[in-house]
Amino acid sequence: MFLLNKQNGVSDLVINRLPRYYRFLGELVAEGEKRISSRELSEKMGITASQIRQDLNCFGGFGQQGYGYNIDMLYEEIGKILGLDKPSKTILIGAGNLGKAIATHVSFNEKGFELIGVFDKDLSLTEKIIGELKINSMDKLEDFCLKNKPECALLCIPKTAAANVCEKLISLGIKGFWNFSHYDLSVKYKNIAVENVHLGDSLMKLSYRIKNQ
Amino acid sequence: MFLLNKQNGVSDLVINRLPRYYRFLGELVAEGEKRISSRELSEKMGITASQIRQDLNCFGGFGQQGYGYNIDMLYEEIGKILGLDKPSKTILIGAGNLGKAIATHVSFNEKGFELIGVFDKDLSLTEKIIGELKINSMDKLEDFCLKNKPECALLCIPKTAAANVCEKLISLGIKGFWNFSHYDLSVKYKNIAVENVHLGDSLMKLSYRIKNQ
DNA sequence: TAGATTGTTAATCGATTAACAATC
DNA sequence: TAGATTGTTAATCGATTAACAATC
Repeated sequence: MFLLNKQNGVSDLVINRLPRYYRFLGELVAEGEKRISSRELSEKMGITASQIRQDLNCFGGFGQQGYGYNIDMLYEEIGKILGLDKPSKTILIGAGNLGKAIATHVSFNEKGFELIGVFDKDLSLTEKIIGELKINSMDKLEDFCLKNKPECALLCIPKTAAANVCEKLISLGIKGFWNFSHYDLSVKYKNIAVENVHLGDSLMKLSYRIKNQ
Repeated sequence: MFLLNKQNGVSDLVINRLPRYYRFLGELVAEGEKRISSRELSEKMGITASQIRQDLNCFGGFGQQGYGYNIDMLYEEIGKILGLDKPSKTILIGAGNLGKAIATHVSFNEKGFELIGVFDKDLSLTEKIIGELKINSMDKLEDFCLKNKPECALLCIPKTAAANVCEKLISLGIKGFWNFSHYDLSVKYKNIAVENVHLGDSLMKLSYRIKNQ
């Protein structure tokens, strides 16, 4: 049989909830809890038990009737579904304020990624260190990609530079973008994995909510 | 009449799209464009014209039959809906790597906020400058809030510290949180405006998408 | 006036919730 | 076995898309 699970065509809304399940289960693992029912988990997370069972059953039957879910097992399974066990080689483009903070603040290795290179067009940054990586000038980008075959790029560059850089990166085989720039990648490139972190948009949403209770 | 618009009970999904409309319209304003139809805008944004018209009509009839929308006017109106013209006084809690980068990288003033104070429990940071603000120790927090009445807090602290800090901030009158911590505020506090920026969750979603095309 | 495009209603589609038979 | 809780089907709810009359 070709399909080993029901994963094909799982809704984005379900995928968006998986990391949150993973986080809550991780806490339970850390607390040494062994077992939880969908009802108990639903109360902790503030969602319905039905939704939890529906979501999980997109990927398989991880529970046991009359018992609930084994926490260690479920945590591990969701990690595998998210692909956290198969790190994607990643490069950071843009080592300014934000790029530097993201690169040093986020645990790439626990999240399914491995940061292997840093690039910035500002030559005054070249050779400086971020984490354990030397910043490279942009003219090293092509050779580096041909040699190391990164699959993912973390974009911390201004909108004005983004369009060209993305085109180049895609031609060099990048398949996914963690996009902090204000460039709307996915309008032009439909088959590329893009996760936008539009901090400005996020703030404006908050502004609306604060002003409308 | 009590309600001046149809705004009450607008779906979150609509609100989430408003900042993106605002961004695209802002570009058109900058390019000097004066007029656009829902169809033209839909092509630029990669969504349907129907959705644009439905979304906008949650707040009023901003268009004109046979003509389309006046770009300057629509841009301004969406800005007002988002409350960008009424800045919310905001404090930053946590002036580490990330807090510092966010505070200096994001244009609060254009997004409906005004950063008026910075706090960190690490006393070695006290009196250092972020942007134009001096970092304060946490024991100044209460007096500062009583005096300046901030409405919003930007949380860049570890999960372990977040629960206590949030409780305190809410008791001091904070109504909205831009939450970069991994603490799930909204489970406990239902009537507070929270915008989560869970960078780890975002990365895990990207991991899933890269590994599943 | 004729053409264009909105605002809005109706139809479709998808997601969430509820219910319950299966089963541990 | 009896009790609990899943996996899954059915019912409900809400969001998106399509269609079109209103109107600039």
